[in-house]
Amino acid sequence: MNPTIKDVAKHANVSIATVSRIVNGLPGYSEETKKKVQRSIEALGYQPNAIARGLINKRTQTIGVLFPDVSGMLSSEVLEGVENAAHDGGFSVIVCNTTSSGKRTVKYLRLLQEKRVDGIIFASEDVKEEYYKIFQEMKVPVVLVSTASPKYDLPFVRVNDFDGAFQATEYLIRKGHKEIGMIGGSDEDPIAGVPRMQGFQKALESNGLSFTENHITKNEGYRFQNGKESLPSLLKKLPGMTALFAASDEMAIGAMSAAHQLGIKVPEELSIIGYDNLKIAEMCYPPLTTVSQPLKDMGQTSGEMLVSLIKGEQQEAKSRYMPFSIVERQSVSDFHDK
Amino acid sequence: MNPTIKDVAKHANVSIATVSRIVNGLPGYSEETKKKVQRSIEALGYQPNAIARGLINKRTQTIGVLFPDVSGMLSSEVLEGVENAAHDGGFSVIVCNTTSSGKRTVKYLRLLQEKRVDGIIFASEDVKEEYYKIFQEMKVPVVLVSTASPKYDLPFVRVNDFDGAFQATEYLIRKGHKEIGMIGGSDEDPIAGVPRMQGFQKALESNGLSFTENHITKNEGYRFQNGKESLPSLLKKLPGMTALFAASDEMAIGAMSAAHQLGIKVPEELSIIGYDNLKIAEMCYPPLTTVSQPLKDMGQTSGEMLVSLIKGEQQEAKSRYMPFSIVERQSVSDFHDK
DNA sequence: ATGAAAGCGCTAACAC
DNA sequence: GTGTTAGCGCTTTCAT
Repeated sequence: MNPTIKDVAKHANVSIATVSRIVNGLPGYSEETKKKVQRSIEALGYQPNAIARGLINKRTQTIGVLFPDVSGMLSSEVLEGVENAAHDGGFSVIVCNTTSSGKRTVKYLRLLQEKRVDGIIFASEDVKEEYYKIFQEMKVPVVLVSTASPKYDLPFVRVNDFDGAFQATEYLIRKGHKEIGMIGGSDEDPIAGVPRMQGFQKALESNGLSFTENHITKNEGYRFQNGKESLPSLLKKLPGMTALFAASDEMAIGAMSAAHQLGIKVPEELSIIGYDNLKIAEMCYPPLTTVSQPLKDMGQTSGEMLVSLIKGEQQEAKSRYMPFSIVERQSVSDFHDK
Repeated sequence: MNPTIKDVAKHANVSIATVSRIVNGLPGYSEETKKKVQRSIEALGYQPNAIARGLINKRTQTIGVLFPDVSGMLSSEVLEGVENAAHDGGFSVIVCNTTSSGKRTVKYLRLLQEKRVDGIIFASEDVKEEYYKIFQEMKVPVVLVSTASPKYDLPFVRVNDFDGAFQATEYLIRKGHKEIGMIGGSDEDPIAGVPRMQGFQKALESNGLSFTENHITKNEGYRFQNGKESLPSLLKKLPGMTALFAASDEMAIGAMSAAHQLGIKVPEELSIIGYDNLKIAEMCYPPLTTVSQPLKDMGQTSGEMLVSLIKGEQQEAKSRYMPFSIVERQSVSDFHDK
């Protein structure tokens, strides 16, 4: 067994109360006893038991983070930021991989409830009523990252997707492109799906370009395969297309891959702009021009927000729209030159 | 406050012991009281407190996982497997991002000790004496994944790197290449550095090919940039090179990127084989031929091993070498054709 | 400055 | 079949 506070007390010939005070830096003892106790702690290799502490303090110093896909490149970067902020604030983080399954999400939420985590970060998914009920039951702060909830009043940290998509599209327009297509998400997805498609449409219309159903190929997911499969169909619907906006970097790179196979040169014959700025964006060929979301920062910010909410430094956190920017690499060409 | 077992007992007019029995599925009560208690649990929305449980059982049902770089693509995939196995076994996982810093690692280890985790998974790094001492103090099972320890007797789950490198190199040789270079790691790295370089050297020598210092460019890291910067220097040392083996996929893709910039066609003029089989391997262009490590599986296996060690289903876990394979994509050409 | 003692919410003997 | 009780390791009054 590990030594307990009792053992230390005995070894130092003081009461456990005194040891507790010293360990926790509370006032109420002489310098001398402090020295003595510290020597005992050292000698026995005493480590306070966080479980016992948690039981009494009602604070576990741990938070839970839920991702639809922990191994996704987007999640990993966000996680890094969250973990960093949590650690700096004195918290540990329990990761939960929901695989976008409602059942699993609920299971995890219950688990986190039993484990008495002090707060929750919920990433990249829509907050269902079921989840929200549990949040309320748990009575712990929750912050959303890379998502938001129209229905429930929950603080979020994200990028304005409508604006991001709008600007990505305008960037293409400024480069002289007139026939622009989009590889988009789903109409069912209120987070990354709808707003990005709306931003795209609005940018076209605002610039006097026509927009039709044929300008977008929709997808259930945002993965490489989705992008790869979307290019041919988009090309069929929009034969004159000289540039495209993909709702995610993975999709953009999928489209790039399809283009290579079809013998279409990027960016000479087809310009592509992505969304996310994942690490792969600069690794692919040609390096991908894309809308950069500050993923790690978003994780960090949401982590800090949660920590400060837990510590009670603020009652209501104000949501944060994080700045995005367009990172110019080499997948978009200037159509004016042609 | 959340309702406690006491509240349930009162509400159901039974003792807390009875509630405890029912909640834990132990024998000793009539069907009738069970129904009654379950209704009370339902009515109050009672959730057992895992902290109180942990204090008494000396089991927290959580494990700690340490990664040098959580957001790395390798780590993320391993993490997914670990999390999955842990969850299936009834455990939660606390992630720790050590950033390869000894100080941070020790800090995390101490934290995990205070939190009384039931076991530890240590990934992709060398086990320093300092760490090992803490492992022993903690008296919890530890399993290594994607690494191993020559000095200490710790079970591991990994791929035989020497063999992987050997076969990757022989693959190139079978394709008719005779001037083969390598972008390697560091001599200081006993895990991924040395064995992969030795495997490379051995393959060359076993096949009657000469090996010199000039055949390898060494690196401190295994990242995209390292690979990108290594290609020019390797090319200078080995001008006739027609193929190269990179000690990681990131490096391979970095080399590919450099090749594109230098106007060297892959695989027509230069064949490249990587190591890892990350998700990006099939996303880049041309898709990367590489040595596939079953990353998610390795995580899963190490997680299962740890769980079974914790549950005491086995005393000493036997380490596992996981099978690897060469995934043929399009970055290697047959030199016989030329 | 220091100690005794009452819990935190639960499990596990041990009684009845 | 059910209840009583003694802790698990700690923090925190309240005395002294």
